[in-house]
Amino acid sequence: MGRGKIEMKKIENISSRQVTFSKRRAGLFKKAEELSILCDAQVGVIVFSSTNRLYKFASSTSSMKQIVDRYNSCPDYSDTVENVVEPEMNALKDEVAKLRLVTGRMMGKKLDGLNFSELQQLEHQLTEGILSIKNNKEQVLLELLEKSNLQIEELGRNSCNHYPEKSQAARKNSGGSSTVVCDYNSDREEDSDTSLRLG
Amino acid sequence: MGRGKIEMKKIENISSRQVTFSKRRAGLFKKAEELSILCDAQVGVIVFSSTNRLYKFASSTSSMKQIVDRYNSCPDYSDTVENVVEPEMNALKDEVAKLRLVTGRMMGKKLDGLNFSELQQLEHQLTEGILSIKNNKEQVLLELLEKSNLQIEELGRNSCNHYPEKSQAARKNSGGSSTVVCDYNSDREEDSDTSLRLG
DNA sequence: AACTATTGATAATC
DNA sequence: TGATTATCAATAGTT
Repeated sequence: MGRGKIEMKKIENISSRQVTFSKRRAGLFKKAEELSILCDAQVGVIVFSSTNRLYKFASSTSSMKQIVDRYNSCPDYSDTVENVVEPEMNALKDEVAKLRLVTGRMMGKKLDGLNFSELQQLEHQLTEGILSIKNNKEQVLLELLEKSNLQIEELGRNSCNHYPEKSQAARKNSGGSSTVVCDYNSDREEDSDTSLRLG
Repeated sequence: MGRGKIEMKKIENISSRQVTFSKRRAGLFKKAEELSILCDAQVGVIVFSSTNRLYKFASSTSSMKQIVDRYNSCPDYSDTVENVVEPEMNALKDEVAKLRLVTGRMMGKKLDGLNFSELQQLEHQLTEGILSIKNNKEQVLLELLEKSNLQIEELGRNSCNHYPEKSQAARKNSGGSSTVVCDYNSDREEDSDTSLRLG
């Protein structure tokens, strides 16, 4: 309301901020008084300016001290832990919903409403993901192969050993190693799925 | 601002008062938030409805507790004794001015601006006052006369008395009695003047 | 709760 | 500052 509408953000020009502060403070106090009169309410307004000056309004029948005392004597559930935490909760819920949508899409669901470009982008993203996963698998396999080869080399040296218990244990480890590779592969597939799910 | 303007007094219809309370409370809180954002101010609003329910607003960066604490830690000169007494002072000053005008008029001054009817009324009032005063004077005189006559009667009986000291004392009182009448008269004139001055 | 005809608040200007 | 005025925003009454 004025010659033009203004953005709802801090007014950077100091003098015009001060002018607006004076006007709007007066307006706020007037509205507070009207509310108290029309609706028989007890109203208190406390304002600290950006220059740390105090301005206050208390509806005519009471002093600010009385209002603050009454406020303090009131159980104010809105400052309670649950309520302080609520915005955080809501933010988390929003994020969960968003992530569910993203993961759903990455699993080929909830694709309605996406245009060609968006689908192309999603496909590209997944393709890149798969490529990266394959590279990782390759890298891991190479490392496992190297370890296996080292073990084999060691076993080869140990075949001259005269302690069978130890060689048996080494053999068992070696055998386990190939199992690990299989397990690893299946694990990675699951991880791949997981990474697809969580994006 | 609405379909028509409304009187600035308590809305008697309960349901429309509640509706207005909700609307205006929301409006007040919005204004408070805008002030805090635009002017970088810390704003707190406390509202107790006529049904004793608490509603409050605190600008986003602070809780009401913080604002109230800051308010309490501020020297608030406007709740000081002088300021609480000020309205009373002003009311008294106003009354003094009004009474000075009235008494001045009753003493025949400050009559400018009074129309014929008002002057007539003033004159009538004063005439009635004088009449009442004269009646009172008459009544008092009658009572004094009666007392004097009783004293004279007593003195007549005491003229046979053989104790000169007592008779002397009685004579002195009797002589004083006539003086009292004179004193009384002058006192009453002063009272009459006073009653004219104070209306 | 919505909807508007109005009034009221105020941003820009002087 | 303070006053003015063109606009926008709040809201009183209505549905």
